[in-house]
Amino acid sequence: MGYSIGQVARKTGLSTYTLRFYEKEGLLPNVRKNSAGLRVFSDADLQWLQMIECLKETGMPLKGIRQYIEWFDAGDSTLPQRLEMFQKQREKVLADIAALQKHLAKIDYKVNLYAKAVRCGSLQKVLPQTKGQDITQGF
Amino acid sequence: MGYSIGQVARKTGLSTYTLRFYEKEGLLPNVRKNSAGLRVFSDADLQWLQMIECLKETGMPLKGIRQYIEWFDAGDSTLPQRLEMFQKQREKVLADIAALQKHLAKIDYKVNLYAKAVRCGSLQKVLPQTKGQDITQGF
DNA sequence: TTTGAGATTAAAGTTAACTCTAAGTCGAAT
DNA sequence: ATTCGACTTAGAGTTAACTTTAATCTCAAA
Repeated sequence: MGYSIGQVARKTGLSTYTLRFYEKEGLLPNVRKNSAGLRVFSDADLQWLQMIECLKETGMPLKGIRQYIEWFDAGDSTLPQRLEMFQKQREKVLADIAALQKHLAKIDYKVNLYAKAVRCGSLQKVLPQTKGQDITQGF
Repeated sequence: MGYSIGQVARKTGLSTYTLRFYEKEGLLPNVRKNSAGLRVFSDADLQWLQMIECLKETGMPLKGIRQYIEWFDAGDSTLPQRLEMFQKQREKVLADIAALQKHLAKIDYKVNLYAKAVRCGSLQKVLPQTKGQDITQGF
């Protein structure tokens, strides 16, 4: 129950640079140091890192994550703010998933188009044709 | 069939700065200019912008998008590269959606936890307790 | 015909999130 | 005793993707 910065880097996939940077930015406020001044990460620090990863990968900027940590440190008086933050993040993730699914449909279409085009050696030949003006995306 | 940069900005939500920047970066190679040197965007340019948006919002860097456009300009000899690009992007989007869904579960948990905590005015009181050591994330 | 919104360019500035460098410290192993 | 790898700090450098500035030009409307 006590990890060096290098061990945490290996565990999390973050670089030691990044871990120090996060601490400097207020994302890991309570990392202990031993008598020699070396950081000693606790299991609680690792759990914070997991939460940080979750928020970061769902698009929250480091500033927002830092705000959450400040609210946490401020105690129960900031429970409503934290609830609202997670509710908003939830809405954002739902919207992002929906957007990705829309984009996926477009990409799927292109995969099929190009698969056909590769088979017959020409993109033009596999583009759907319209009678009047050509509304087709030629790419 | 011919739009000013301001009209395109309003249509797409991109700024005129961004549109000029994209052109400079090779993302819009064939934008016409009128006799006075003003850009005149075509419907084809707008369609390219839609494709750019799709690739950008699924996490492709501008360099990658530019590569696609260069392959397009090079003609049918690059069909396999373009197919591979879309296949990889498809895999990436699928992975990103899966990751977001995992993160969403964690965020949903927090929303519920904080909803309870707000109701009873304390986070500690609503944290699930374990018998031996406490493995609970206290935040 | 003048005025004002909107266009042009090249180049500099901004922001987020790292990423690295330099100069030094510490503890274990040769 | 010294060498090695991992650590420390402050601060500088990097990258992507814009964003703004400055000085000038175009064009439609009053």
